[in-house]
Amino acid sequence: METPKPDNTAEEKDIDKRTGAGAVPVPNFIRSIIAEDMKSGKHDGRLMTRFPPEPNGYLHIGHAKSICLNFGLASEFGGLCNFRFDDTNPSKEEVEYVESILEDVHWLGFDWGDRLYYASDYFGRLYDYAVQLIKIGKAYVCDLSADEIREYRGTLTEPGRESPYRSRSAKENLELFERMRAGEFEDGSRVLRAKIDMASGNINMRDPVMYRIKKDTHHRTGDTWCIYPMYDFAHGLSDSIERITHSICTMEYEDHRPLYNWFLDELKVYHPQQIEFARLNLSRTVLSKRKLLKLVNERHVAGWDDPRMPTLAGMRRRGYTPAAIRNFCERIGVGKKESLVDMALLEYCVREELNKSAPRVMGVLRPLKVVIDNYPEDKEEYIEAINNPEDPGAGARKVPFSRVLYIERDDFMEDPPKQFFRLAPGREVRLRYAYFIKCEGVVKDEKGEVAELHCTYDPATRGGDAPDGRKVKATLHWVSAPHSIEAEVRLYDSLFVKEDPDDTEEGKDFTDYLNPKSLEALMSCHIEPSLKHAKPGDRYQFERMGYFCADSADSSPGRPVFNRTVTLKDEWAKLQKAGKK
RNA sequence: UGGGGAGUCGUCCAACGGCAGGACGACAGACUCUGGAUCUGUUUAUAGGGGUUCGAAUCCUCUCUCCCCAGCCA
Repeated sequence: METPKPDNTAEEKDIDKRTGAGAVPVPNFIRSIIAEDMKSGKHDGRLMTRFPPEPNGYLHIGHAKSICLNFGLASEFGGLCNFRFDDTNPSKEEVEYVESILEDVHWLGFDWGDRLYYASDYFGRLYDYAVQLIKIGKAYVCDLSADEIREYRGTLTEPGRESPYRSRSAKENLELFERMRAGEFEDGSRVLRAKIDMASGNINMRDPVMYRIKKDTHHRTGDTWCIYPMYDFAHGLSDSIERITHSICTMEYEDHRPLYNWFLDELKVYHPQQIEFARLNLSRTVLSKRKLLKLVNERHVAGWDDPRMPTLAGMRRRGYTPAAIRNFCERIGVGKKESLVDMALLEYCVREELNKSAPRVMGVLRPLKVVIDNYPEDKEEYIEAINNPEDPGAGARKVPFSRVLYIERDDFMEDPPKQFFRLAPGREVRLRYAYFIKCEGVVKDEKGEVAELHCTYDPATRGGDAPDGRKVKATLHWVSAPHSIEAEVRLYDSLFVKEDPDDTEEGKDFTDYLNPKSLEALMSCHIEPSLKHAKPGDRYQFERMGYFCADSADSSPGRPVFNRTVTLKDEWAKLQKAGKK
């Protein structure tokens, strides 16, 4: 006999497998572009992508889409994907974020080899590029204040005005820029701007800021620099330095592409192609670092890795597997239109995988005591139970049975409606793998609540089949009361009650749509004794209840804590819900 | 009212001038020692108007709707 082996090997065995079992690559426009470029030999048959997160928050499922795209496409076409931190703003970035991001991408199953880069590694070269632009008259130091720059920029419908500092000589600009770098000026007193077109319909082209003064300590370069490049200047050149072929980013950067191209063209350097796709939106959650940070800071959740969070850290703790997430990212496809993907698809993906891999186990979440009156008081026996009917290799285990059991409260109704198949007075059901039992009596407490059930069992049905061929309509999970161990089980529901919490009504904030019932902690569940050895991160199916994962933070050997990853599909719950309407 | 982008089943994605297809969801049935899984079936879509064409989701044109952009954020 084998004890059920938890599904804790997903992390290792999944590495380098791009998609989960059954995943078929879906055609998308980026894949087509790359396929054509590879065929035409556009970059000498080379493919180089990059994943460029800013270390100012934790990665979420939306980032997973980008990670899967960049790393996935690279491996699919025999190319490489660089890992690059876009760390050009010291006031927002922290090493804590760097570390979590590295861990999350690795956990998702991708490998960047020795190609871990930082935009801050390029600060020296970026400075030289800026000097070059000054020399050819394409950049200037501007003394306008932030407010003045905004004012000079014009509006969406009116052109901007040229800065009075726009015509400084290259010599003067060079000298001023050097002094900016030397720390001679206060934060915000001067910036370096590209000299493009203040009348452009594209506001990004109205002499955008390239460098600003920030006397902040950078998480990697410390106090070496007091001027920092802006995204538009740093990003394209970092791509160029790394000889990226396809720079894949989200739609909001589409307006920035002319500027991306401008810097590269003016400097006459290697020119990657920027391609934009629509970011992921998921129903009943939010996917913006700003909003997630707010949930954390305002204690609406317990932290970045709260199992209700759509962060990779939260989903990992919740019990999601890397393959399920990758499979999800493949199934949602890639397009350019804004969309809201139904959470049901994510749940489908994780059930699909866990159904095949998670060992089955019995756990009673809301216990109801059952006494088998005709079962000897001092007797105990061990009954064989299959570990995973979907996986013959998973073997079987022995589960203790005795006179006093717990079953799920929801599996008994004193006065059941017609559609209810489970236990009721006078009715016979099967205890999974064990015996048929029949309810003979109901004991109530002083409040009139059902406190315990008295049943009889049929010894001839041991194992779960009746020799006389009689049938029962339901099979219940159970645990032996004296043998079971107590556990805490945390049931999660969606974080928000609104399909799209970003779609806020007048005067409301997305936090107004938080689901007050997103977490329900059940403190005295009874689970079968084989779970005594469950380790943090181990995943199981509690039969008939759902998939559960031993919590990595709060579980201890004496007191296991399980997180419900996702429920099983539940016909009965659906009927009940329909009946209430 | 400036610039950019997008409109295909309830949802997401295909179809790139030639039978609008898949997945999820929903609904119905089969099977079942998990009301799970599995299997089968059903359902519903080209934003609108003109045009080109033997033939248009696809090309042209006008209109409508939605999203993004006025950080010294990325």
